[in-house]
Amino acid sequence: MKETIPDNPPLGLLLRLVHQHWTQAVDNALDAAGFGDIRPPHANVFTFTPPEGIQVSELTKLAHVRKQTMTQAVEELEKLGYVERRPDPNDRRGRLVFLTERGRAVRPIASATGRKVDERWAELTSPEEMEMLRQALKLLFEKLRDDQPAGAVSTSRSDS
Amino acid sequence: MKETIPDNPPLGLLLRLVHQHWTQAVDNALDAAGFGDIRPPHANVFTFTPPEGIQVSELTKLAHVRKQTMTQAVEELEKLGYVERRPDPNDRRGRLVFLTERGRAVRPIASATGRKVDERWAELTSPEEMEMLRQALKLLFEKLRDDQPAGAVSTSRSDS
DNA sequence: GGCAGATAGTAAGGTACCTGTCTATATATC
DNA sequence: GATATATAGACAGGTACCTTACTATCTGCC
Repeated sequence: MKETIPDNPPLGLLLRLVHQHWTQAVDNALDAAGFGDIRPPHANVFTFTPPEGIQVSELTKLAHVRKQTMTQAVEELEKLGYVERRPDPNDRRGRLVFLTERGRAVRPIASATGRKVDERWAELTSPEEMEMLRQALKLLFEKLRDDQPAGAVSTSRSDS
Repeated sequence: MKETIPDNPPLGLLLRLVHQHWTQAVDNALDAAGFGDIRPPHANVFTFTPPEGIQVSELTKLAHVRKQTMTQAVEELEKLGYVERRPDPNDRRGRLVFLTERGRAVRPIASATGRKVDERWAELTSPEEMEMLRQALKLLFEKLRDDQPAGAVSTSRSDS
């Protein structure tokens, strides 16, 4: 028996379930591409690290996660040999993240996983449907961002 | 400067950000109602526990979380005095969760927080927009549920 | 030149999910 | 009635986010 959801489910529930599917799909895509050691949070690093290097702080802004989260992803990728960090010549507080040769080889695959999932989902529904969904979410996010007292994002999850 | 998102952001990013807003809003609503000790995952328990009691396993199906997650929520609410557990007279493996008197008093507020957030979001955009979003997510979820080899939900998160 | 406030990164700690494994009980089948 | 399988719950452990607090350095202003 399939798991059912109520006729008028709370949005939080739907957002959580669909998001879980997304991350699972990204993870599967990475595994299928032969990169079992790259986990979803790492993908952002590949996606956003330019040839000239980038600070972790910049990466956090692009990926919309906190410093701690991004720092950990970078550290793990450093251990795995995909990136390296060097002092930022222009800012002695900072360090720049670079892709290693190995990292550059992986980059196209890692940064494409998201697009792959997008495409798969568009097949399941329709490109128009997905575009509508994306636009609706984007609009809502922008309204929320302008509405709330900004900042203050908790860690809690629920749906009721 | 407002946090910006790319023109064509990965869906995973949008899903995560909007979901974060949702849970934050639920948390705020509970605090505002004077129930700072009730955290978002608890709301499901209030929403789904009927007068005749219910097993944790049933709650997990309704809320779509794993046993461990729901068990923890129930244990916390038990410590706080909102619910109690008694042996299930019809199944010696199980225990039934009941709302205490205190729990029954809170129930309407706790289970309404989700609806409150829905309404607020409908004000920010429009009721039609929110309904469209809900339907799009629901449709997508159903397609995904029927598509995938079912089960296998990982814990990873990412957006690229 | 000196100082206030912003920013890069680190450290320590918490939450809401997830997984797999195990025991006891229930249920369905032969 | 015995046996295989499914289910309820407990236990141990992991992940991806989050928070606040701290140091070092940079930047803008007097």
